[in-house]
Amino acid sequence: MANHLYLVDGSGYIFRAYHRLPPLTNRHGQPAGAVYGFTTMLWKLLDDLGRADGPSHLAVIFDASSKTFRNTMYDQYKAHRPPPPPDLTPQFPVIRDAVRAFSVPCIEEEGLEADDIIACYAKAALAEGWQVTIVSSDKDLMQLIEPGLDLLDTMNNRRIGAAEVVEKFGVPPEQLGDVLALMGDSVDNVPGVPGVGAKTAAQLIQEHGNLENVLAAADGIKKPKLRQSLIDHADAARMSRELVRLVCDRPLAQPLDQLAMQGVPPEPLRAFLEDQGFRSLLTKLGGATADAAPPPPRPADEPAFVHKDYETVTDEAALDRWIADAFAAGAVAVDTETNDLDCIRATLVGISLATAPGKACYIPIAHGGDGLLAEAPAQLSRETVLGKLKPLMEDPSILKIGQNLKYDLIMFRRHGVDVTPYDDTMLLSYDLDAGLGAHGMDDLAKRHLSHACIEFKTVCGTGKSAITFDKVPLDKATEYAAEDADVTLRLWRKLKPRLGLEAATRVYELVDRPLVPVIAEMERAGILVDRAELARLSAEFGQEILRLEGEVHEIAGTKFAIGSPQQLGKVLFEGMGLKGGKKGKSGAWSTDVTELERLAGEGAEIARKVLDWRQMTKLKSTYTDALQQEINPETGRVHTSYSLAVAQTGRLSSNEPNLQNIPIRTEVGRRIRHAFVAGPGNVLISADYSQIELRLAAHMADVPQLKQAFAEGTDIHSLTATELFGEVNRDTRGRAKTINFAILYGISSWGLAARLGTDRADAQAMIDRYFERFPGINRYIAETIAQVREHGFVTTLFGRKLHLPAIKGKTVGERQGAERQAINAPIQGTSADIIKRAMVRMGPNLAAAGLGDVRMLLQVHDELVFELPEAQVDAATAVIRETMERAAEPAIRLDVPLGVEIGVAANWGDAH
DNA sequence: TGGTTCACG
DNA sequence: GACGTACGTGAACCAG
Repeated sequence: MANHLYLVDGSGYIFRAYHRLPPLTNRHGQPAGAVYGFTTMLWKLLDDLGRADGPSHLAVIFDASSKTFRNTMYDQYKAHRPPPPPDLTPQFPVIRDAVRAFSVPCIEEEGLEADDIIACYAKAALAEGWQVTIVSSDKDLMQLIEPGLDLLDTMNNRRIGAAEVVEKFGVPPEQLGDVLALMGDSVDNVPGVPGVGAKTAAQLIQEHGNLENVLAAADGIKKPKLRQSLIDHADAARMSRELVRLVCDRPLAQPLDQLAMQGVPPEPLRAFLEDQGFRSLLTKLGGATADAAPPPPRPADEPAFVHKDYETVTDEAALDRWIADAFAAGAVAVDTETNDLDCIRATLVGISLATAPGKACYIPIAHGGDGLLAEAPAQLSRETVLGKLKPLMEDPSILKIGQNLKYDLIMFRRHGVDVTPYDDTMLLSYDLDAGLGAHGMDDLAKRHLSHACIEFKTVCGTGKSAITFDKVPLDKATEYAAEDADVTLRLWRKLKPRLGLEAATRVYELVDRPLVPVIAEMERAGILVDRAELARLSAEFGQEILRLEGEVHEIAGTKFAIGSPQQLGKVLFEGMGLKGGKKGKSGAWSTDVTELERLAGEGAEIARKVLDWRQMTKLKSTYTDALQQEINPETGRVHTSYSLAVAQTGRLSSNEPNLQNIPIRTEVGRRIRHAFVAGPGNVLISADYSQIELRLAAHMADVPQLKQAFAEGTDIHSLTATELFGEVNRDTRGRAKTINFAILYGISSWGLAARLGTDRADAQAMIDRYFERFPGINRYIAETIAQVREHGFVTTLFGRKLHLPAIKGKTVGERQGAERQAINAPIQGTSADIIKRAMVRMGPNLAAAGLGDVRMLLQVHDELVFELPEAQVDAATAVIRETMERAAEPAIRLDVPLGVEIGVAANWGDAH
């Protein structure tokens, strides 16, 4: 096998590691985010040792100093580069230590840039007939690409060869230097030719072959501006050509042979990791103390899925054997089967375990006959099974692995079993791959194991003929249930090792994983709803709907289904001849609020009545009727279910019923909130973050005026109105508010115009003015879009990732949509991270204050709702406020305070 | 099942 | 100069 030399552009990588990780500190309190990022990157590369295209030789190259021969050539070279951030500088020497800790050569040379050193080693290796891979995405280094040499961009694991260069720059690598010379580089202050960008440069070089030919042919160029620029700046272009040319003929400081890799000895790596306190990496190294579980081995030849191997456990000896297996393995995948998706109402039917790939069992507990012919099969009792499993589930040295473990946690908790410690494959996937697909078990099995799980419906059927799981015969039940545990275990082995390498550990360990039992308890608690009050509202709304229906039919002169947008459109725009606006995809008239509001404004009485009718039917069917159905007969309360891995940005979502969209904006709707009440002797506390997303935008985009306004507590929309319009009144403040929100969502002049009711030019002028007054916002947007284009994902302040593959989509619309998501996701996602951190700390903080009776019931994105004995209101309010206001600390120090508004009342409506 | 509408942050 | 037109959700209802 030919030698394969990997040359890592250390300097380039330091900056990427620095920018993609939050400002972590090591156990000495020194900044270490870049060190950590760098270490994980190197680890990942070394993991590929021994693979066919993995490294046989490897070195990391750094810049020695900022002065090189290029400064002698041109004193302005890199002159405008800002100094590195102050918390990065002290990490430079530590990163060199990290490289040495891996027993990997670390090369730098006075007077040469890392790029030049890389070029020298690359050429020397190619001359020996070696393969070369340069780990970097620096465009200057792309000049070196030739057969046998490629670039590797580890951020997206993309290899860059000649084809990719042609795709990106329009010319092959050997002509890239000429293109770069014409373009110039504002970051390095390479002048280039003014007015010539990537497109023009590529075109010129394609046409004339090289820079000298372009300059020679300048006189004959048609476009007058371009011609003159080329003539005027010919010398600058020639100098730029020399600046971008890489030096590749210097003698090597270390002969190539010395770069050979022979694996990584555990020392001194362990000492380094321990010194830095990188616990997850220590765990990976093996034999560490941080985690209970052994590090998952690299999946080698895992057995294929063979269902007949799964065991049905129906006697105590077999169960004991499986439990012993789990103790020996140190980690066990667990899945519970029930007769209902609602885990508050459900009965436990069976439990499956997996201790190794392909090695899984199903323990039936409550399988009955089919209700007709078959008798209940012989099986262990629930008490026996749970009694034997409890020590395993609660053993601190055995890791329990689940897929959507929240469900199983609630099932076990209801039977007096606490599951700990645990991992959740759904959350692992969510924190690694958000934006790349769904995180359900079937999705994950397809994506990672190329395996199609047995579908639930093939076991239990669908629709009216569906049966519950306790009616499924044991052989079929075992195949299905044991497979779930098997798949879960295999997924964990794939996903868990990626956590540290892809910088997802912090979000997973500090935010999402510890949140699971917190949410489980909230769901179990539920909230009390006044059924009689809802029934009264239903009756009242029903009357109102009938009245409005009659009036609408009368005005229209015909009876029709008001709820059918199609019929309504025909009646309004064809029957009554009103002026219709837009049509939807299906060619039907649009009858949405904006259209009906427009008609009402033009004096169409029927439009107002249809709007009222819509509001009433919405409130009745979605809320007052439906909520009564959702009251659990056992507890008398409503138990929503929170999805932890659905929202792209890191938010929770609530379903069955959705308690995150209970009306509040209109007075009628608000009455529904009054039906959410505290139990006897208790009150509800509602605590919500005030303007959290705007505060985060002020911090992340670094806008001095906004930060000051939040610090001083001045009204933020008035401040914006002053900046934009020079005066504050109801009109300007309202417009400023709209613009402030538009910014958070990724603005377009068209959209803003539609919302402000002005024309596009007017809206554009306002946007320009906003950017002029708050240049930080403009910069944030530009940097965010650049980041997502380069790396394919964006991150929150806490490092949560959202992948946006649509940024490379086919249509402009698709790409712009991804840009807007990219602008919004870091802000919305950071807000989600913050409230999740508050929720994780809330229980311990309340308990420490002796407030164990305070129960957290609901989360509505920026609001938490609690129920507590009235006597504890003052003490609880203080703890809740403190916990929420300090939730970002110590990981992130925000430049703005987080404001929390708190209300107390007997019902949710009045607690605001 | 997809489209439309509308409740929330 | 064309593109499509504010971010993130869940639920009800209609129509095919």
